[in-house]
Amino acid sequence: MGRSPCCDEIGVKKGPWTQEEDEKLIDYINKHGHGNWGTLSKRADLNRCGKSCRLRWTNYLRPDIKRGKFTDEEERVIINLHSVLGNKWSKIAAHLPGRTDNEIKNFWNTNIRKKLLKMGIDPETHKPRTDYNHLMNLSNLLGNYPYNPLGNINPSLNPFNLFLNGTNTIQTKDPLVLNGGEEYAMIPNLYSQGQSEDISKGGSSLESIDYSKMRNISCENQEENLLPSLVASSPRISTFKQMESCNKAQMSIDESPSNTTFDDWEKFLDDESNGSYWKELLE
DNA sequence: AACTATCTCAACCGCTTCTGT
DNA sequence: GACAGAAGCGGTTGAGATAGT
Repeated sequence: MGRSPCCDEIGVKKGPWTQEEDEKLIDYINKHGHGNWGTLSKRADLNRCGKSCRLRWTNYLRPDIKRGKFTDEEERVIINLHSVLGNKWSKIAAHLPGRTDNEIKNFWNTNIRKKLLKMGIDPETHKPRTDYNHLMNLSNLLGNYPYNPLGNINPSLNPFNLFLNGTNTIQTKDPLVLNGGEEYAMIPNLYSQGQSEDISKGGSSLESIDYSKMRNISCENQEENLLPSLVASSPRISTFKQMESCNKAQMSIDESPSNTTFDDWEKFLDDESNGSYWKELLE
């Protein structure tokens, strides 16, 4: 099957919608419903292809669309759902009332994806990136001398050490959330609008994140609701403040190299039964 | 103030899937 | 089952906004 022929029609208007066109479309749908999008454009006196009308309605004009910034909660849900569903934006959107697949996709590509990359997490697999080029880049971003990534830098700040030396601590400028006693998502809540700083800007003291303090998903919780311990149960702002009040002290490095959250997380993602459980639940 | 770089997001493109005949 | 058209979806683009120099 190819494209819908309507989009190839000569003389059909493209580009941004005018207020007048919006009003025509809203008015028509309110009176008659959308029905067939191809015929709608003609009946509503819109010189647009049906696809364009459908997109304009579903992504912008629909009355139930929620506009404005994504909340922290929505951000967490998107990350968690993406870890299970991948780039199935429409399926992710189905779990976020009022948000469109296009909006979520844009938010992911312009915001979340960058944050994950900055954290050394592959946004496609949600696993730590370990490829050499990435670590070189990360190392350079931290202000390291490009030709000696393991040398001219405080060893505790070197991303190579994170993955190669078996430490549980990730060094970053992002003020992440880590505090015993609170429940954390399977994916660490590394992100907070307006709170993170660009890692490349450098600084006198880097925050240290101890992934071993984070909590993994538990089987009991899975049965309780749709998105059980995937989502943090308490606001992260307070945690951030707590961290600040602790004078940004470095958390201790767990000496056990075999018990990182990344390990557990990877294990979780690799686990066939877990994957199929979530896919079945969400799809 | 002027210019450039970067970011955001609405809209488009083209492919796949669904549905009716 | 085969086919055609419509709908849905995900990737990409580009104009406008904003930030930085």
